[in-house]
Parts: sequence; C-alpha cells; structure tokens
Amino acid sequence: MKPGSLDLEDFLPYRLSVLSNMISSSIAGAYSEYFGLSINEWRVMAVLGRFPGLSAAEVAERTAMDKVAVSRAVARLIDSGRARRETAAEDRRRSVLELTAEGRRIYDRLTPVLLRYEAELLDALGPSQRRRLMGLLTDLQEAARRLGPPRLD
Amino acid sequence: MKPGSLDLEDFLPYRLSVLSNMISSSIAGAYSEYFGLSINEWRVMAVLGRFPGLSAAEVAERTAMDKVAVSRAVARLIDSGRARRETAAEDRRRSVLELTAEGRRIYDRLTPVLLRYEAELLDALGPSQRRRLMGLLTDLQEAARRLGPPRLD
DNA sequence: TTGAATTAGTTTCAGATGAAACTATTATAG
DNA sequence: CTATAATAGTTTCATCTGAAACTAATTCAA
Repeated sequence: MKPGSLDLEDFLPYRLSVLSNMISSSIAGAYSEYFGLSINEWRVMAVLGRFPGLSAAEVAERTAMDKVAVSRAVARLIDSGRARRETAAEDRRRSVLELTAEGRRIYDRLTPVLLRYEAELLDALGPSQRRRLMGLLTDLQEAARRLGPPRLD
Repeated sequence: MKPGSLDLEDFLPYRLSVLSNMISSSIAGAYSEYFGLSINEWRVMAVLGRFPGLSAAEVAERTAMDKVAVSRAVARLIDSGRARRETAAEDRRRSVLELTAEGRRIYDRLTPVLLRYEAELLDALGPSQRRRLMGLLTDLQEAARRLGPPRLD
C-alpha cells in the first residue's frame, strides 16, 4: 500500500463505525424483537433504571442523546406504560422521570442479558487487551475532543 | 457498583457508539463544510478513488453501506459532477463507476487531511496500544459476528 | 416590580433512512 | 427456445432525525 493512500478498511474512523454499528444493531435487534424498544428508548430506560428521578436534560447528558431524541423516547415510553413523568415541585419546567413497575420489569430482564453479551464480546480479547480496552477508548475520545474537526491546511 | 448493574458509561457497546459518533461527526463536519459531502458520499468517493470501475454492489460491500444508500450517494455524486457512471458492456445491469476529474481533485485534497487526522488520534495512544488497536477491533468484530444478537435465556 | 434573557422541553419542517416493491437485464430449467 | 428465477439497481412509502422555532416557567437586571 503506497503511503498517503487511504484504504477504508484500515481507516480507524471507518473501522470504529463498522464495529459500533454491528454491535449496536445486534443489540437493537434484541430490544426490538423482545420488547419493541428502539435504541434510544432503551438508553433512556437504562439511565432511569439506574438513576430514577432524572430530568430530561440529565438523561440527555448521560446518554449523549440530544434533547429532541430524549423528548421523543420519553413520550413513547410513557405511551407504552414503561415510564412516568412528574413535574418538579421546585421548578415546574423540569420533569422528574422514573420507570413504572412494568418498565422496571423489562429493565431487570434486559440488564443481565446485555451484561452477559458484553462479557462474551470481551472474551474474544486477550486478558491484557481486555484490561486496557476502556482506557484506550477514553484516550481516543479525549483526543477526538481535543483535536476537533480536521482542517484543510 | 453492584455487580449485575449496568452503567451506560462503562458499557462497551455504548462507549464504542459514543466514540464512533464523535469521530465520525467531526470528520463529517469537515467534508460537509468544505465540499458539501455527506458521509455516505465521501465513503463512495473513497472506494472509487482507490478502486475505480467498481459496480454499485461492490461499492456497497466495501463500504458496509446498503444498496439503497449507495444508489442515492452515487446519484448525488453524479449530479454534482464528482462521479460518472457507465454501463458494463458484458452485463448491462451492472454499472461501472468512477470519479470525474473534479471528484479526483476533491479526493486528492481530502485524503491526506483524513490520514493526518487519523495519525493525530493514534498519537493519543501509547506505541504498544497503537500497534494492537486494529487487531483488537478485528477480534471484537469477529466476536460480534460469531455471537449474533444477544438472546434472552 | 417588570420586562429581557435563560432554561426545560415540545413541535415543526425538511431531509435522511431502510424495507419492500418495482424495472431491467441476465441466467437457468424444462 | 420459452418462462421462471435470480441479480443489479432504483423508487416508493412510512418512519426517523436534527435544526430551528416555539411554549412555558424561571432568573436576572435595572
């Protein structure tokens, strides 16, 4: 391969994108098949299961979703009886979001399945790689943030 | 953290998705700002720049895009004068796709910028991690393929 | 106070997406 | 040979998406 040429299949951003889409759509297939959940609905359920009482903005922050996506996912979860919204007493703009009993049932059913799936993925790596993987992702993420978009010189 | 609980920010599929979106949208911002290219249009240009004469199905295979997305991206590239389509003489269903001179100009301008960006990302990792990264992504990808979607027990 | 600015969240609008149906061409079975 | 199936690619349709505009509530400045 001549230097300065770009092979998509060796290009880190492309590799990450393919891998991430592969894993996400695998998982999304399972959400969707068993419970009719979209990936955004599941992400909202995942943070509400762990941190009940968050506002929509706090959910957005913890899920890296934008506020429009959160608003729509929450609306569907409420429609389908899986989440509940109250208005914060001290600031009536804020919502206070929680899973319903039905939502929690699904959360409790799905969580161990996803953790097991993750463990099975990690089993594919050697122990030393496995230990370093998260730090590596953190470093790449930090670098991406620091670099900002590529600029034409 | 109690075992069996799922923290989104430590969950591999979520981490990969956030990192990948961060990097992809950084890059897409640059394409789009300088040349009005979508990520799919750029991917098609990237493979045609390296492998001129591919058919749409071959482009789809090399970019992990579906055939509808390829069809639309190609249509736009042709509209904007950046790619050209001919019909394969021996099989008139097949298209033979190439960049135009203008398309190649953009390709030649963008390629080194993206390679430099990738190199800067990799600079964030230690040398040993950097060397192993691609193999690690390959292993995860292979594991994801092998595992298929998670199943409720 | 009160009215301008800010914040939380929703709706709108225009474009992107993918599954399925469709067109055109080529391959294959009888 | 036909006609049935398979393949390449496009179009349609219903849904998804994000930016910007919007509503409602709160804060801040004068």
